[in-house]
Formats: sequence, structure tokens, C-alpha cells
Amino acid sequence: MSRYNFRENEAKWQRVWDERGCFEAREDAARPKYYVLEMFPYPSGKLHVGHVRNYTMGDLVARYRRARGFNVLHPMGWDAFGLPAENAAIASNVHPAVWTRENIATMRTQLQQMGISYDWSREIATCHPEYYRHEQKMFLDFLAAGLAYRKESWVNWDPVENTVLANEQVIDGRGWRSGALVEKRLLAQWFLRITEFSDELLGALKSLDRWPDRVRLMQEKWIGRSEGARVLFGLAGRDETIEVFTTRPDTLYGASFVALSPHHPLAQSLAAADPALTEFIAECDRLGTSEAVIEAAEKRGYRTALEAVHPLDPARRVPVYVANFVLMEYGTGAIFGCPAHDQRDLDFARKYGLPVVPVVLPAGADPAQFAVGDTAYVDDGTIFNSDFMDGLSVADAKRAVADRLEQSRRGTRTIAYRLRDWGVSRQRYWGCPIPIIHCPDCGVVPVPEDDLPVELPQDVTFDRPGNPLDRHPTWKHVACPYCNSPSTRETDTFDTFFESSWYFLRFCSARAPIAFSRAAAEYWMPVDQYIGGVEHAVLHLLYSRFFMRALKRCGYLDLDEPFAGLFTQGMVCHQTYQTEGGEWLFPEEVAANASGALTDSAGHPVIAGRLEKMSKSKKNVVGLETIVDTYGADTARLYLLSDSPPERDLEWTDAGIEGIWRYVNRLWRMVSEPAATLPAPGTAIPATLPPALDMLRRQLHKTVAAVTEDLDKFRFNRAVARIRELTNALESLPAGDAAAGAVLREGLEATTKLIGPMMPHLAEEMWQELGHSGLVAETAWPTADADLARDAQVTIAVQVNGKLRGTIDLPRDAQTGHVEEAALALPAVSRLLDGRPPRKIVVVPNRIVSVVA
RNA sequence: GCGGGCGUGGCGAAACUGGUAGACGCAACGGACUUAAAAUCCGUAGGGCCGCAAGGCCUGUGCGGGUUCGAUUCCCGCCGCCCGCACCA
Repeated sequence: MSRYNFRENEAKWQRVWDERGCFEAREDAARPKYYVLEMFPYPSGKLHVGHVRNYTMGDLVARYRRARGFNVLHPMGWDAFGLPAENAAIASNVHPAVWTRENIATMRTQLQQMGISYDWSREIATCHPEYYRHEQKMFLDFLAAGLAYRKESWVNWDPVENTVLANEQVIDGRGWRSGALVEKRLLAQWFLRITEFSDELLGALKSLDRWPDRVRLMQEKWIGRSEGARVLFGLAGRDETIEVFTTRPDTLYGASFVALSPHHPLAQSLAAADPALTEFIAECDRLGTSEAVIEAAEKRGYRTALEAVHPLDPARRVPVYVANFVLMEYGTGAIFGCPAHDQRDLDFARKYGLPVVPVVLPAGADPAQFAVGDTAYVDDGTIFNSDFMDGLSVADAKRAVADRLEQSRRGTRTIAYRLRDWGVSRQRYWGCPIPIIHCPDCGVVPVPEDDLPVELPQDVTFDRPGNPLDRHPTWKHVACPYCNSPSTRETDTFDTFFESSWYFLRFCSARAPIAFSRAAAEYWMPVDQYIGGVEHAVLHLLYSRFFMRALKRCGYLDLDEPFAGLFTQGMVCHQTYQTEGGEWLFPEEVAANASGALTDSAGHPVIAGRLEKMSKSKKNVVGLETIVDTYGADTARLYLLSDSPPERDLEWTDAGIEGIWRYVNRLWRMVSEPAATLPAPGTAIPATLPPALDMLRRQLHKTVAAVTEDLDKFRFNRAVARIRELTNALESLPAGDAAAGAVLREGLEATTKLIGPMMPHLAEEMWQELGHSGLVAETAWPTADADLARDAQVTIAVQVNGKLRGTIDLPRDAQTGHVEEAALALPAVSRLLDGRPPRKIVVVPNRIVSVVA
């Protein structure tokens, strides 16, 4: 029995597509455009099957949209800057540029072998000066527009690696690589003013109706808008005031302390004259900033000598603390504490023996009796113990107190956001140099545009920790472009999220001498369908939304949102294996012995572990080469699309891929065996067909309609199931006359077109076998005949008292009276009615008859 | 703690807006072909019960209630798992 020869065919069709330039996109105002993009990868080495799931999905969308007549842009590139390249340089003495280039070459070949329909003429790698020079220009534009600035900021500092770590790189208070306890350190850093757009970024989420709710919700929470008030507390015996932020100004009369962040200017100035406070603040700084550390940390305060004057009642005084839980970065860096109605304030008050005065009375509680114990009362109620607010609801009291504060100029309504500005400085080599020069006379000055790009020097060493740019003998020493004084370059590089925040724009005109041609961007943007992992929900996906707005403000283009549609795909998982000693094993190192127990190649017992996301570290990866060599790209592609819904995790199993391989061969036989006996392409199907053929033909049109809808809605697994149903039906079609041949041909051709976006090589081979000279890649998507896509005959379920008792076959849209009659005539129904008339009959047309006995 | 999601056969799953639960597939079992195996083809299958059989009955979508002629789907209350955020004032 002949097997489908994927080895020859896949290479052949890839060559044909390439030679014809099938996937090269050109702007064409006459056709609707469709921009489909998968999140570009970091070139970390080799692809495994887990990596290619989203490329397969993206390719399905791209090919499907082309077939539907869209002008499709489907590009690919490399997010090529990043720390792993430097780690490789340190570990094996290979230059990051070389390591990156080699990985790109490997991965590009792998993607090409998968037959993904990219427009390779637009390929980009972000580590090339031709790419990053444009973001240096953007940065200078941002700087001029006030969207970039430099400030001192408290950062996570790894004392072993001598570098700043992102919050995500701090695990349990320790550096993820060094394991050293992370310190807080005050460093001058470059920031992008993403908070300028907090409200816009939040508000526009509503318009992103083709984004997953989950991602929108995550961004909403991340931006974290809170309505409240800034309130001024005076200081007894001093001219200064403390401004606090609160969302509960209605509880002001319950205030029993004010607390400052250790980094609050007032705390800092007090510390200058108070060694004990200095020591307290230093202790706070020794703690890391990771959530785990904060969670475990005790809430502690240092009582200063100051007394705050209550803004609503000058006679009232409360003590001022410096407290380790108050963040300088949120609100005003100072709070007032109302222990009765805030759990954290309550804990603090109990610890330091401060009063707990309830001011919100729960419904039905007795004001004379109500007291707060160990649990703060945070819900709604009626205000009491609060002078002019007494008797008001919480919401009304918030309004009343805000009015009062604003009249007396002791406070203002305000909105606080959780979102912080984006720190983009990294003390690393393998990134885009920040185009800034530090001049002893002129200060911090931008590199003039004519001097761009600031290129990374090639001759660097990684034999010592720290940033190679900083210790390069010549690179950083330059003359100030304005006064010519000996100056130094900024040696920090950009966070690599900088590159990924605009690469989708570069693809629109990848070889343009400027960042992107405005006309090209206006034609292609926004990305119609973006596909990637949910792990970027608040990082890349938020930064990119910010970048669009920042670029708009700088006059680059006139568009707010980069990604009109977003799909977040699930992971590919695989069983993990460990030796008894805890060493991870690759799946191919594990085998079952005669008694069925798992062993490694030496016969030692192996423990089968959890199903986990494929990752190199746990070795539960299946190499892409192995699969493509054994089964071909199409088989791997279909496997990644069938069975599991695309947003859910998928388990990779040997049995699963075998099953798809069998199906590939079935399809191939189904076309190649009868090919010679089929009527010529284009042979008309007789107007009237025998019932069996008519039914098959209807199923075919139903399948086309259903698969089309499924692909539109990203229900790829269901589309595959429907195509397989059609395959089953076509296979059981008895060989026969010319009419049967014509129906079979129509069915095979439709099947070929339907699997085209999923298994493009096989589809081309089938198409050719069916006698066509063109390419499926250039053939229009099949259309379903609406009349044929509906059954003439329907099966209607008959229930008695809610239980299924039989079915009746009737012509579609039969009259209700006839349907009732037919239902009541069923023996099972009349038996249950036992001669009594039914109490009620519900008829749902073409679906069900429900008889109530 | 707050927010969100999920729970259906041995397994992955399907079921359109409340209308025949388990499509499609994996694994399994029985059979055909074969010296044999692989491949391929045919068949069986949620669980239970009755029947020689045709067929019939009961039960079943995490658990307990509710609404409805009818609930995997809607509502209320639990249980379990997963994800995000977390001293945010």
C-alpha cells in the first residue's frame, strides 16, 4: 500500500510557493487587507513542537484569509536582543551576535520546513542597527515630547551580578540566576511616561472587542484606577503639611494616625536629625521589593515626634509614623490610617496601641454597642461619629466630605493609578544603546540625530561580571556634541520590550530608511489578528498600546490601537520523566520494559511525573526535526490543530501523532486511488440525485458552511472534526455511475480546499492529483450553497414528560399540527398516554416535540 | 485576601441563542486479510439492568437545591482544580 511521500512533496511545494512569491505582500487599495501576526520569537536555539503551535494557527488564519480574497500580510522576525545571548557568551565564549545569528538561521529553516506562509522578504532582527537605529530616534522624539525622562528610582539590585533586575526576575527576594538576596538601590534610570496615558489605555480597553476578556481584565487591574481624594494634614507647630491619598475620605473622622513612606521627603529630612529613624529606613531598604518578601514582612512603623492636625477638626491631633508598608510610588507616599475600616490599619493600630474609632455603622447595628474586634468593617453602612456626615451613606459621605475639603482648600478629588512609569534602563550589553551622552558641562544630552545609530561595539569581553560597555576601552568616551568637552556615553541599554513595542509597524515597510512608511502603516495597520501567549498580557501588550499613543503624539501616525484582534493560545504539554535521583530525562530516553515498568536506557527505574508545559529545563520536549523527519510538517500541523481547543493546553503524545499520520494517508489514498476514474474537473452534477448521493452532497455543503464558521471563530478542533466526518462519509460512498463520480469529485475537491490552510503541502499534492494545474494556495475558498446546506428531511426528538421516547423523520418545516400528530402516533407515546389526552404539547420546529402526559 | 476561569466516558473533546448528551479522535476490545507481524478494512463501546433476539427499562455532564414541558447550558449554596493580582491606602 502506497504511503504519502511527505519528504519529497513538502520540499517540492515549498519551492513552488517560494518561486511564485505566493506569500509576498503588496499594498493594494483594491482589496481588503488582513494583517496576521504571531508574536515573534526570541532566537534561543532550536524550535520544539511546543513552539510551533501558534505559528501553525497564524498560518491557518493567513492561508484561510488569502483564500477568502484578502490581501494578507504575514511576516516573521526575531526578537533578537536579550540576556540568554549574554549568558551563552559567558558560558561558552561565543559572541552574542554570533550565537544569535546562528540560532536565527536554525529557526528560520525550521519554520520554512513547517511550510508557514511568511513573507520572508520582510524578515527583521531587532539586533541589527538597521532596526534599532529607529528606536533610538523614537526615544529622542519621546524625550523632546516629555514622554521619556531620567530620574532616580529604587530598583532591585543584584549585588552578585551587579545589575538591576526586573521585578519578574526576583524570585522570593533573590536574584533568579545568582540566588543573592536582592537589595533596593537608588539609581538614575530612564523612564517612559506610560502613566501619561493611564486613563486612555484603560478607557480604550472597552473598544478591543476582539481581545480575550481575560487579557482586558488583567490590563484593567494592572492600570488600577482608584477614585479618591488628596487630603492635607497640617503639622502641629510647623508650617509644612502632609498630603495623603485616600479612597475613603468618608472615614476621615476615624483617623488615628498618619503614616509616611520611608522614601517620603519628610521622612528623609527627619532622618537627617534622627539616627534611629535613619536606621529604621535603612532596614526597610534592605528588604526586597518582591511580593513574597513584602507578604512575609511584618508591618512596622517608627513613631516620629510629629503630630498631624486633622483637616476637618483642628483640635484633633494624630501621631505621624514612618511605616514600611507605605509605598512612595503610589498616591502621595503618605496615608492616614482608619483602623476601624481597614484591615491593615487595624493590625497596625493594635500593634502600636492606637485608638479604633468606628465611623461606619452596619445596617441594623446599634451605634451605642457597635465595636470593631479583630476584623475591620469594610462594607457599606451609615456614617456616624462624624459630625456633618452623620446619617449619610458611604457614597453620599464621600461626596459631602470632598465638597467640604475642596471648599476649605484642605483637599481635592483625585484619581490614582497603580500603573507606574516604565523603567527601560538595563545594565547589559546585548541591547539597544540608549542614545545619550553625559557631559560634565552640558549635563545629560541627547545624541544628535545625524550621529545615529549609536552602534554596539563588537569587541567586548564577558570574562568579568558587569556591563561590558562600561569597561570598553574606547566606546563610551566621546566629545560632547554641543561643547566638545570630553564626555561619556550612556552605557545602559534598553529593556528588550522596547524592540517588541513597535516591530509590527516595521513589518509594514521593513526596508524603509525610516522606522516605517506612514502610508504603508496606514494601509496595513492595525494588526487584524495577533496570536501569542497570555504571559504577555500586561507586558508587551500594554507597552505596545502605549507606544502607539506615544508615536501618535510625536507625529509618526494617527492610530491608537496596534492589535484589533488578539488570540492567546494554550501551551503544548508533555509528560515529564525523572530518575530516582531527580534527574530529568528526555522522552526518548525512556522506554517500557517487558513488565511494563518505565526505565531509562541503562535499565534504571524512571518516575513518570506531571504533565507540564514543554520546556528545555524539564527535558519534556519533542524535537521538531524528529517529528518532521518521521511524519512530515503537515501531520505535525494537523495534530497541533485537532482535538484540543486552541486556547486550551494540548498534550503531545506519540499515539496522537500516529493517529494523524494514519489520517493523512487515508486522505491521500482517497484521492490517489480513484483519481484516474473520476470525471474531468468541472463535470456538472446532475440536477436530481438518488437519495444517498443527495444526502452526501448536502453534508458536503453543510461541512463547508460549518468549517468556514469554525475557522472564523477560532474553533479549529471542531473544524478538523467536521472535515473528518466528511472524509468518513466520502469513504463510504459506493463506487458507481457518473453521478456518483461527479459528487465524489466535488467532495474531494472541497475537502482539499478545506484542509488547505491546515495541511498546505498535502492539499497541493491532492489538488494536482485531482487534475488541477493551479495551486490551492491561489484558489478561492469553497462556498456553501445555502439550500443544499440544509437538510430536506429532519429528525425530530419526541419527549414525554421530559424523557426521550422516540424520534420522527419529517420534511423540514412541517406544520405544527402534522408534527404533533406524528409524535402522538408513536407507539411509545400512546403507551405512556394510555388513552388520556396530553395535558400539553410543546413543538419546537425541526427539533423537538415535548408531550406532557 | 481580591478578581477571573474551569469541572462532561479510560483519555482529548463536541453539543448553535435552554431542545435527541458524548459528534470527531486517541486508547481498548472482537473479527477479516497475513505463515506471522505491521499496515489496512469491518464491527463494539457512558454505567447498570431485563431479554435467545428484535428491543426495552433505569441512571448519568463535580455535589446539593431551584426555575422550566425540557437544564451540560439559567439561578442559589457548597466542593475541587487552574490562572492573574496582591501592604495600592
